Order: sequence, then structure tokens, then C-alpha cells
Amino acid sequence: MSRSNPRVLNTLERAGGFASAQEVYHLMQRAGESIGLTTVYRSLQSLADDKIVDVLRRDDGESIYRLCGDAHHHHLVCKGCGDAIEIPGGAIEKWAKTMAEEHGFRDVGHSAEIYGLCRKC
Amino acid sequence: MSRSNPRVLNTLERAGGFASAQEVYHLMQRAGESIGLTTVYRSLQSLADDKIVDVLRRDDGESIYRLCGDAHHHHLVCKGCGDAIEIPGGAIEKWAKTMAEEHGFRDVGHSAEIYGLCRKC
DNA sequence: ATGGAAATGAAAATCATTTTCATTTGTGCT
DNA sequence: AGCACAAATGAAAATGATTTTCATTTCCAT
Ligand SMILES: [Zn+2]
Ligand SMILES: [Zn+2]
Ligand SMILES: [Zn+2]
Ligand SMILES: [Zn+2]
Repeated sequence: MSRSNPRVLNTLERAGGFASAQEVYHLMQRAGESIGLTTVYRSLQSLADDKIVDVLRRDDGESIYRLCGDAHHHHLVCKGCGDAIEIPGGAIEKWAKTMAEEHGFRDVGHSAEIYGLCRKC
Repeated sequence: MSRSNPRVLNTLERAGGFASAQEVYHLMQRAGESIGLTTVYRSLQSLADDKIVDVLRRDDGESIYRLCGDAHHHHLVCKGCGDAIEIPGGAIEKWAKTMAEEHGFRDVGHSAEIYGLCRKC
């Protein structure tokens, strides 16, 4: 079922942090690798479906992807340089569960991100 | 400074919950009101700037707006019917502040949402 | 080698949102 | 009323990421 091109995953690894489909595509171009934008999109989507990469959406609407560990975590994102730090959810894990139960929700997940300016910015 | 067309706000009121710019536009069309899509966009944006409406982004990337009280809050969203309930942030507020300070971030904000299936779905 | 399935990618299509810009509307002044 | 000037409007074009189409290429099992 793996529709993902391994070179895409490899490039995302090299990218080190978050990268959009367009960025991955250009990285591969600059590296002299021949690939189509379509395949990059398909691969990233597949990786996301398989929970191998993390998907976030930037304010400008562009989706960004990043390899992520299997542990549940959240992000502290810099509005300036775009750097993202993985952080533990701590107290909000219980908060989410409590809130959901309180309103009779099941099959519950949550998202939480913190935005700010890092020291460098 | 109000660049917002009052009829747009009025329509969002009638909509009752979240609505996208496109949806507001079509609601107004169906109601026989003459307005341009551009004005709808401009008005919603202005309302968002003025913190009069709440902006969320759907998974498909479309921005949705809703009238909201002035109090800071979060959302419990049903993946089935799209219903959203306003909930207090509780533990999150301190979590965000602590995490940000710990990493030297300033000018900090946060977003947090809980997704699940409501009783009806 | 042969046939069919899966993968690929160039080009076109989609679609929300933004930008442009010419026109209309509103407001104050004479 | 007549005029000037700013703000608001909206049609049409531009933007830009993502998706779809579809013809071609690559894989793989027989
Ligand atoms: Zn930074
Ligand atoms: Zn969490
Ligand atoms: Zn529901
Ligand atoms: Zn909060």
C-alpha cells in the first residue's frame, strides 16, 4: 500500500524540520534529483496517512510536513523564523479528555500549538 | 475604520454557526441580497481583525467565521456534523505561558481545539 | 518475452483567496 | 444644486497551492 516514494521521505529527513511539498520539491531539484511535483504531493500525503509524518498548516494556508517520533507531542512555533520545537502536552492531555467527556464526545483527539517569537527573532 | 458591510455581519448572525466566505456569499445571494464576493471577503477579514468574529480553518483549507463573545475560549468540534462548542481553556492557559517562557519565546499566543464525535453522530 | 498493475509526471483543472482598477456612492463645502 | 475628493464596491483577472487527468514508463509475475 505504500504509495510513497522513498526519496521524498529521505529529503524530508535532510530538511531537518518542517517543509512544504513545494519546498521538498525544490530541495530535490537543487539536489539534482529528478521527480515530479505530483509525486511529491502524493508521497507526502501517503506518509501523513500512515502517520509517519506530522502535518501542520501555516497561516498562509500551505501545508507543512515533518518526520515525527511516535510519541504524542505538541509544537511551539516561531512566527518569525518558522522554527518549531516539540513540546509535551502536560496538563492539556487531561483537559482535552475531561472536556470531551463532559460533552459526551467520543473518538476524541486534539491539537494545540503555541505561537510566539523565539530568542533569535 | 469599519470596512465591514453590516449586511455581512447580519448574514453571519443568521447563519447561526460557522460559515465560510463562500457560504455567506451564497446565503446572501439566495436571500436576494446583492453583494460582491470581494466585499464579503473584505468584511469578514475586517471583522476578524476587529476580533468580532472568530476564525477557524477547516481541514480542506477553507476559512470559517463565526460571531463570538469577547472572552478568550477554545473549541470542541464534532468531526461528524461540524458543530462546535465553546469551551474554556483551563489548564492550557498556564501550560502555554510556561512552555513559552521555558524556551524564551515572547509575544505568545496559542490555539487549541478538541475533535471528536458528538452524541448525535 | 508478454500482459497487466502500479508508479510517474506534465499539463490542465480546481478553487479559495487576493489584487487590480474602473465605477459608484457618500459626505462636506460653496 | 454643483463640485471635489475619499471611501466602498464588485467584476474580472491574477495568484498559488493542491488535485485531477491521462498518456507513458517501470515493475513483476507468469
Ligand atoms: Zn524565530
Ligand atoms: Zn496532546
Ligand atoms: Zn456531531
Ligand atoms: Zn487559551
